[in-house]
Amino acid sequence: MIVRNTRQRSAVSALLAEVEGFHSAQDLHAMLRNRGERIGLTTVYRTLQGLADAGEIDVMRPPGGEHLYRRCSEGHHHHLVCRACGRTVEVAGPAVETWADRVAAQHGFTDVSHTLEIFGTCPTCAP
Amino acid sequence: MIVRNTRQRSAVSALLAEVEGFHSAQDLHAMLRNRGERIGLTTVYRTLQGLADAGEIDVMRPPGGEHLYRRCSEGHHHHLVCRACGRTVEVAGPAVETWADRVAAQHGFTDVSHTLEIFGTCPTCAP
DNA sequence: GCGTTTTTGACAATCATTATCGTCTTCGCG
DNA sequence: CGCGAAGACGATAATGATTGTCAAAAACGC
Repeated sequence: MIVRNTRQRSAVSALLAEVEGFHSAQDLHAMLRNRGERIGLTTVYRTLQGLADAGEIDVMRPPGGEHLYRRCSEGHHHHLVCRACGRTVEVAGPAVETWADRVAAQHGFTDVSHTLEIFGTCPTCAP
Repeated sequence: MIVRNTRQRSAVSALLAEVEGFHSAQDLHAMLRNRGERIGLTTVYRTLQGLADAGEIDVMRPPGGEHLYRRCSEGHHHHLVCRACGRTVEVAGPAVETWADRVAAQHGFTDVSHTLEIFGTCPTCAP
Protein backbone atom coordinates (compact mmCIF):
# COMPACT_ATOMS: atom_id res chain seq x y z
CA MET A 1 0.00 0.00 0.00
CA ILE A 2 1.71 3.11 -1.25
CA VAL A 3 0.35 6.39 0.03
CA ARG A 4 -0.18 8.86 -2.74
CA ASN A 5 -0.19 12.60 -2.73
CA THR A 6 -3.53 13.91 -3.78
CA ARG A 7 -5.05 17.33 -3.88
CA GLN A 8 -7.62 16.34 -1.29
CA ARG A 9 -5.11 14.97 1.16
CA SER A 10 -3.05 18.14 0.92
CA ALA A 11 -6.13 20.26 1.41
CA VAL A 12 -7.02 18.52 4.65
CA SER A 13 -3.48 18.81 5.95
CA ALA A 14 -3.28 22.44 4.97
CA LEU A 15 -6.54 23.25 6.65
CA LEU A 16 -5.52 21.50 9.84
CA ALA A 17 -2.28 23.45 9.79
CA GLU A 18 -4.00 26.79 9.93
CA VAL A 19 -7.07 26.31 12.08
CA GLU A 20 -6.94 26.52 15.82
CA GLY A 21 -8.45 24.04 18.19
CA PHE A 22 -10.51 20.97 17.63
CA HIS A 23 -12.90 20.46 14.78
CA SER A 24 -15.19 17.65 13.82
CA ALA A 25 -14.88 15.86 10.52
CA GLN A 26 -18.08 17.47 9.34
CA ASP A 27 -16.76 20.87 10.35
CA LEU A 28 -13.61 20.43 8.38
CA HIS A 29 -15.52 19.15 5.42
CA ALA A 30 -17.78 22.20 5.46
CA MET A 31 -14.79 24.54 5.69
CA LEU A 32 -13.13 22.91 2.73
CA ARG A 33 -16.27 23.20 0.66
CA ASN A 34 -16.63 26.84 1.65
CA ARG A 35 -13.21 27.66 0.37
CA GLY A 36 -14.01 26.01 -2.92
CA GLU A 37 -12.34 22.66 -2.50
CA ARG A 38 -14.16 19.83 -4.17
CA ILE A 39 -13.89 17.03 -1.70
CA GLY A 40 -16.28 14.41 -0.43
CA LEU A 41 -17.21 13.81 3.16
CA THR A 42 -16.08 10.22 2.86
CA THR A 43 -12.63 11.32 1.85
CA VAL A 44 -12.36 13.70 4.77
CA TYR A 45 -13.15 10.86 7.15
CA ARG A 46 -10.66 8.55 5.48
CA THR A 47 -7.93 11.15 5.44
CA LEU A 48 -8.44 12.09 9.06
CA GLN A 49 -8.38 8.47 10.04
CA GLY A 50 -5.15 8.00 8.17
CA LEU A 51 -3.55 11.02 9.77
CA ALA A 52 -4.67 9.84 13.18
CA ASP A 53 -3.21 6.39 12.59
CA ALA A 54 0.03 8.01 11.54
CA GLY A 55 0.02 9.96 14.78
CA GLU A 56 0.00 13.30 12.99
CA ILE A 57 -3.20 14.50 14.58
CA ASP A 58 -5.01 14.20 17.88
CA VAL A 59 -8.40 12.62 18.24
CA MET A 60 -10.71 13.47 21.09
CA ARG A 61 -14.02 11.79 21.88
CA PRO A 62 -16.04 14.23 23.91
CA PRO A 63 -19.21 13.06 25.66
CA GLY A 64 -21.19 14.74 22.89
CA GLY A 65 -20.46 11.90 20.51
CA GLU A 66 -18.60 13.58 17.67
CA HIS A 67 -14.97 12.84 17.08
CA LEU A 68 -12.83 15.94 17.15
CA TYR A 69 -9.57 16.18 15.27
CA ARG A 70 -6.69 18.52 15.68
CA ARG A 71 -3.19 18.95 14.41
CA CYS A 72 -0.93 17.59 17.10
CA SER A 73 2.13 19.67 16.64
CA GLU A 74 4.45 20.15 19.53
CA GLY A 75 4.77 16.88 21.35
CA HIS A 76 2.21 15.25 23.52
CA HIS A 77 -0.24 17.16 25.63
CA HIS A 78 -3.67 16.91 27.12
CA HIS A 79 -6.73 19.05 27.36
CA LEU A 80 -8.74 20.91 29.89
CA VAL A 81 -12.21 21.35 28.48
CA CYS A 82 -14.99 23.59 29.69
CA ARG A 83 -18.26 21.70 30.00
CA ALA A 84 -20.32 24.76 29.23
CA CYS A 85 -18.60 26.65 26.44
CA GLY A 86 -16.24 24.02 25.09
CA ARG A 87 -13.18 26.21 25.46
CA THR A 88 -10.06 24.07 25.65
CA VAL A 89 -6.76 24.74 27.30
CA GLU A 90 -3.68 22.72 26.54
CA VAL A 91 -1.90 21.27 29.48
CA ALA A 92 1.30 19.33 29.61
CA GLY A 93 2.01 16.74 32.25
CA PRO A 94 5.35 15.05 31.89
CA ALA A 95 4.80 13.30 35.20
CA VAL A 96 1.60 11.77 33.92
CA GLU A 97 3.27 10.52 30.76
CA THR A 98 5.95 8.65 32.61
CA TRP A 99 3.49 7.40 35.18
CA ALA A 100 1.26 5.93 32.49
CA ASP A 101 4.16 4.26 30.74
CA ARG A 102 5.49 2.85 33.97
CA VAL A 103 2.12 1.46 35.07
CA ALA A 104 1.58 -0.14 31.69
CA ALA A 105 5.03 -1.66 31.72
CA GLN A 106 4.43 -3.09 35.17
CA HIS A 107 1.55 -5.08 33.72
CA GLY A 108 3.57 -6.21 30.74
CA PHE A 109 1.79 -4.01 28.24
CA THR A 110 3.63 -2.77 25.18
CA ASP A 111 2.94 -0.18 22.49
CA VAL A 112 1.50 2.05 25.13
CA SER A 113 -0.50 5.15 24.44
CA HIS A 114 -3.01 6.99 26.55
CA THR A 115 -5.67 9.63 26.56
CA LEU A 116 -6.38 12.06 29.33
CA GLU A 117 -9.02 14.72 29.43
CA ILE A 118 -9.99 17.03 32.22
CA PHE A 119 -13.46 18.48 32.32
CA GLY A 120 -14.62 21.40 34.37
CA THR A 121 -16.41 24.70 34.32
CA CYS A 122 -14.24 27.59 33.25
CA PRO A 123 -14.22 30.93 35.12
CA THR A 124 -16.33 32.77 32.55
CA CYS A 125 -19.00 30.09 32.56
CA ALA A 126 -19.29 29.76 36.32
CA PRO A 127 -22.80 30.84 37.33
CA MET B 1 -37.75 15.63 40.22
CA ILE B 2 -38.10 12.83 42.71
CA VAL B 3 -36.32 9.62 41.84
CA ARG B 4 -38.54 6.64 42.31
CA ASN B 5 -37.80 3.05 43.06
CA THR B 6 -38.97 0.82 40.30
CA ARG B 7 -38.55 -2.83 39.55
CA GLN B 8 -36.53 -2.00 36.47
CA ARG B 9 -34.14 0.33 38.22
CA SER B 10 -33.47 -2.28 40.89
CA ALA B 11 -32.88 -4.92 38.25
CA VAL B 12 -30.23 -2.85 36.53
CA SER B 13 -28.48 -2.07 39.79
CA ALA B 14 -28.61 -5.70 40.86
CA LEU B 15 -27.19 -6.87 37.59
CA LEU B 16 -24.37 -4.38 37.72
CA ALA B 17 -23.62 -5.50 41.25
CA GLU B 18 -22.94 -9.07 40.22
CA VAL B 19 -21.33 -8.90 36.80
CA GLU B 20 -17.64 -8.34 36.35
CA GLY B 21 -16.05 -5.87 34.03
CA PHE B 22 -17.53 -3.51 31.50
CA HIS B 23 -20.68 -4.12 29.54
CA SER B 24 -22.51 -2.14 26.93
CA ALA B 25 -26.06 -0.99 27.44
CA GLN B 26 -27.23 -3.47 24.85
CA ASP B 27 -25.35 -6.25 26.64
CA LEU B 28 -26.98 -5.48 29.92
CA HIS B 29 -30.37 -5.27 28.30
CA ALA B 30 -29.93 -8.68 26.70
CA MET B 31 -28.82 -10.18 30.02
CA LEU B 32 -31.85 -8.80 31.79
CA ARG B 33 -34.18 -10.18 29.16
CA ASN B 34 -32.47 -13.55 29.37
CA ARG B 35 -33.11 -13.81 33.04
CA GLY B 36 -36.75 -13.04 32.49
CA GLU B 37 -36.88 -9.36 33.35
CA ARG B 38 -39.35 -7.40 31.32
CA ILE B 39 -37.51 -4.18 30.62
CA GLY B 40 -37.14 -1.99 27.58
CA LEU B 41 -33.93 -0.94 25.98
CA THR B 42 -34.88 2.68 26.43
CA THR B 43 -35.18 2.21 30.15
CA VAL B 44 -31.80 0.53 30.38
CA TYR B 45 -30.23 3.53 28.68
CA ARG B 46 -32.06 5.99 30.89
CA THR B 47 -31.19 4.10 34.05
CA LEU B 48 -27.54 3.79 33.15
CA GLN B 49 -27.39 7.47 32.33
CA GLY B 50 -28.93 8.29 35.66
CA LEU B 51 -26.52 6.07 37.55
CA ALA B 52 -23.61 7.58 35.68
CA ASP B 53 -24.78 11.10 36.50
CA ALA B 54 -25.06 10.11 40.12
CA GLY B 55 -21.50 8.88 39.98
CA GLU B 56 -22.47 5.33 40.89
CA ILE B 57 -21.05 3.75 37.77
CA ASP B 58 -18.15 4.26 35.41
CA VAL B 59 -18.55 5.05 31.76
CA MET B 60 -15.86 4.27 29.23
CA ARG B 61 -15.88 5.26 25.57
CA PRO B 62 -13.59 2.89 23.75
CA PRO B 63 -12.60 3.61 20.17
CA GLY B 64 -15.11 1.02 19.01
CA GLY B 65 -17.94 3.42 19.60
CA GLU B 66 -20.08 1.67 22.18
CA HIS B 67 -20.37 3.09 25.65
CA LEU B 68 -19.36 0.65 28.33
CA TYR B 69 -20.74 0.82 31.82
CA ARG B 70 -19.48 -0.65 35.03
CA ARG B 71 -20.24 -0.52 38.69
CA CYS B 72 -17.70 1.84 40.17
CA SER B 73 -17.29 0.54 43.64
CA GLU B 74 -14.13 1.40 45.42
CA GLY B 75 -13.24 4.98 44.74
CA HIS B 76 -11.82 6.42 41.59
CA HIS B 77 -9.54 4.50 39.30
CA HIS B 78 -8.53 4.25 35.68
CA HIS B 79 -8.09 1.54 33.15
CA LEU B 80 -5.38 -0.13 31.20
CA VAL B 81 -6.99 -1.65 28.14
CA CYS B 82 -5.55 -4.19 25.73
CA ARG B 83 -6.01 -3.07 22.15
CA ALA B 84 -6.25 -6.63 20.87
CA CYS B 85 -8.32 -8.62 23.35
CA GLY B 86 -10.00 -5.85 25.30
CA ARG B 87 -8.85 -7.14 28.66
CA THR B 88 -8.86 -4.36 31.20
CA VAL B 89 -6.77 -3.87 34.28
CA GLU B 90 -7.69 -1.39 36.97
CA VAL B 91 -5.02 1.04 37.95
CA ALA B 92 -5.05 3.65 40.63
CA GLY B 93 -3.05 6.84 40.39
CA PRO B 94 -3.49 9.15 43.33
CA ALA B 95 -0.77 11.37 41.95
CA VAL B 96 -2.68 11.82 38.72
CA GLU B 97 -5.87 12.75 40.53
CA THR B 98 -4.25 15.51 42.46
CA TRP B 99 -2.28 16.66 39.45
CA ALA B 100 -5.45 16.98 37.38
CA ASP B 101 -7.25 18.90 40.09
CA ARG B 102 -4.33 21.20 40.60
CA VAL B 103 -3.90 21.96 36.91
CA ALA B 104 -7.59 22.68 36.55
CA ALA B 105 -7.58 24.95 39.57
CA GLN B 106 -4.63 26.86 38.16
CA HIS B 107 -6.78 27.76 35.19
CA GLY B 108 -9.72 28.69 37.35
CA PHE B 109 -11.81 25.68 36.46
CA THR B 110 -14.30 24.31 38.93
CA ASP B 111 -16.37 21.13 39.22
CA VAL B 112 -13.44 19.22 37.89
CA SER B 113 -13.56 15.65 36.71
CA HIS B 114 -11.36 13.75 34.36
CA THR B 115 -10.98 10.60 32.34
CA LEU B 116 -7.80 8.70 31.74
CA GLU B 117 -7.34 5.57 29.74
CA ILE B 118 -4.18 3.76 28.85
CA PHE B 119 -4.08 1.58 25.77
CA GLY B 120 -1.52 -1.03 24.95
CA THR B 121 -0.96 -4.61 23.89
CA CYS B 122 -1.10 -7.06 26.75
CA PRO B 123 1.51 -9.83 27.19
CA THR B 124 -0.73 -12.63 25.90
CA CYS B 125 -1.62 -10.71 22.76
CA ALA B 126 1.90 -9.69 21.85
CA PRO B 127 2.78 -11.38 18.53
C1' DG C 1 1.38 8.35 -23.28
C1' DC C 2 0.09 3.67 -20.96
C1' DG C 3 -1.28 0.47 -17.79
C1' DT C 4 -1.73 -0.54 -13.11
C1' DT C 5 -2.93 0.56 -8.65
C1' DT C 6 -4.78 3.58 -5.42
C1' DT C 7 -8.03 7.08 -4.35
C1' DT C 8 -12.11 9.35 -4.73
C1' DG C 9 -16.98 10.37 -3.73
C1' DA C 10 -22.08 9.95 -4.23
C1' DC C 11 -25.04 7.06 -2.13
C1' DA C 12 -26.77 3.54 0.79
C1' DA C 13 -26.28 0.98 4.97
C1' DT C 14 -25.27 0.51 9.81
C1' DC C 15 -25.99 1.03 14.42
C1' DA C 16 -25.83 2.98 18.93
C1' DT C 17 -28.27 6.39 21.09
C1' DT C 18 -32.15 9.69 21.75
C1' DA C 19 -36.85 11.65 21.20
C1' DT C 20 -41.75 10.82 21.25
C1' DC C 21 -45.87 10.00 23.51
C1' DG C 22 -49.60 7.20 25.21
C1' DT C 23 -49.95 3.98 29.02
C1' DC C 24 -48.69 2.25 33.41
C1' DT C 25 -46.55 2.78 38.34
C1' DT C 26 -45.40 4.75 42.25
C1' DC C 27 -46.18 7.16 46.40
C1' DG C 28 -47.89 10.81 49.47
C1' DC C 29 -52.05 11.76 51.57
C1' DG C 30 -56.57 11.52 53.20
C1' DC D 1 -57.35 1.31 51.23
C1' DG D 2 -58.21 4.29 47.40
C1' DC D 3 -57.03 8.76 44.63
C1' DG D 4 -54.63 11.66 41.91
C1' DA D 5 -50.71 13.72 40.05
C1' DA D 6 -45.89 13.39 39.14
C1' DG D 7 -42.82 10.39 37.16
C1' DA D 8 -41.37 6.20 34.86
C1' DC D 9 -41.87 2.85 31.29
C1' DG D 10 -41.32 1.08 26.60
C1' DA D 11 -42.51 0.22 21.60
C1' DT D 12 -41.45 2.64 17.85
C1' DA D 13 -39.60 6.14 15.02
C1' DA D 14 -36.03 9.44 14.38
C1' DT D 15 -31.45 11.02 14.52
C1' DG D 16 -26.93 11.47 12.99
C1' DA D 17 -22.25 10.33 12.85
C1' DT D 18 -19.51 6.94 10.79
C1' DT D 19 -18.52 3.13 7.53
C1' DG D 20 -19.21 0.15 3.31
C1' DT D 21 -19.77 -0.06 -1.75
C1' DC D 22 -18.15 0.26 -6.25
C1' DA D 23 -17.67 2.51 -10.70
C1' DA D 24 -15.10 6.38 -12.33
C1' DA D 25 -11.05 9.33 -11.93
C1' DA D 26 -6.41 10.45 -10.75
C1' DA D 27 -1.49 9.45 -9.70
C1' DC D 28 2.76 7.16 -10.32
C1' DG D 29 6.49 4.36 -12.59
C1' DC D 30 8.31 3.49 -16.94
